[in-house]
Amino acid sequence: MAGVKTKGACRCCPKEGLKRGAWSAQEDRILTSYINIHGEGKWRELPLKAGLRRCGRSCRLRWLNYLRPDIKRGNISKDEEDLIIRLHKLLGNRWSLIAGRLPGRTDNEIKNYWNTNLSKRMKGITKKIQRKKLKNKKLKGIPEVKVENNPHIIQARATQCNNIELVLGGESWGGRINDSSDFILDTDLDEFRISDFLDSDFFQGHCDEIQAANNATGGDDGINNNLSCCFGHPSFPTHETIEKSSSEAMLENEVDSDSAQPNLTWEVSRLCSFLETEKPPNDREPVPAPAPSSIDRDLASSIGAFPRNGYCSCEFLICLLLTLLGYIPGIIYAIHAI
DNA sequence: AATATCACCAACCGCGCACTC
DNA sequence: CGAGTGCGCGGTTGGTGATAT
Repeated sequence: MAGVKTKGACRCCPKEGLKRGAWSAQEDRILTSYINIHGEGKWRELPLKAGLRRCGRSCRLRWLNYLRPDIKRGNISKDEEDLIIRLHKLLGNRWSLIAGRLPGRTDNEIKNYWNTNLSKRMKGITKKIQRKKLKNKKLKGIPEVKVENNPHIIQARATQCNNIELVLGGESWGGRINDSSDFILDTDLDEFRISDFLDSDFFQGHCDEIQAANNATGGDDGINNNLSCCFGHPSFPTHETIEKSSSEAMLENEVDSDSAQPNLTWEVSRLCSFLETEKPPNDREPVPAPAPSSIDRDLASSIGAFPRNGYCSCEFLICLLLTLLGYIPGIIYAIHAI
């Protein structure tokens, strides 16, 4: 591989005469010993100081992907593979985020593993499912709706901690998402059911918390009101409504109830784009949300839509989830990266 | 045995973000 | 506020070894 590439040097290293291609054992030794003494960083000046005829970025890449002492060598285990598949469903091609959850594995390694092994396998599975769904929809004459064409959802990719405005029934709710990914990760996205969510430990745990708080204070301290207000609000469906619409939609949309997803015009995995995200792309700035009126603010406050103890309220997350899934006619109005 | 094709993966490169001046 | 710089991310390239013809 050495000396084969002929394109121009990269932006950071304009100098001619830099070595390219595969690293020799001696170069590895020089780089490792230099970093062991001086630490990582300042990659641009590293080659000069270490005496390597390499681009700084090449040194960085070699260290991060190969020479670091905490790199895990060997084949990807079955558990790791499962995790990669689940994380990829949630995060897409965000390899560094995926690698962050696999200790000792690099983004490059996971990306290569995905491209050479998993993508083909997953493509096969996806095609099979798509063929089945398309067949069912054609049978029922249901038009395909793509999320990209859904005017009610303004998609944005934001950082892990976001403020979100959710418009339901003409009222604006705000909320902050803090690392909800663990909850999402515990959900099998292919088999997601809203009833599963309502029965989930996440949801039940929150209800238990409210109950415990209620018991501890000997009655209604306002927390209980948050939940009852949320479910009692005209914009919010009751548990029964959700179950009913879910069942009806299953009957309406799908022949086979095993793969039924009522009004699910896009995949639940998209939810993760909102929760584990990056800044919105430059070409699509987030739409500024109107400042909530004082009445809206009171409502939002009473339902716990604004941050409570640093986490979004369960009610807010449910509303967001249900809106994304199309169970309730809300609009994800804007997502503001902090 | 020779050649073609495929699979793997280290390395490269362009782009964009964050930070500093 | 804009330019310059450093760095990280993700897509792509191409060398190498394995396998098929």
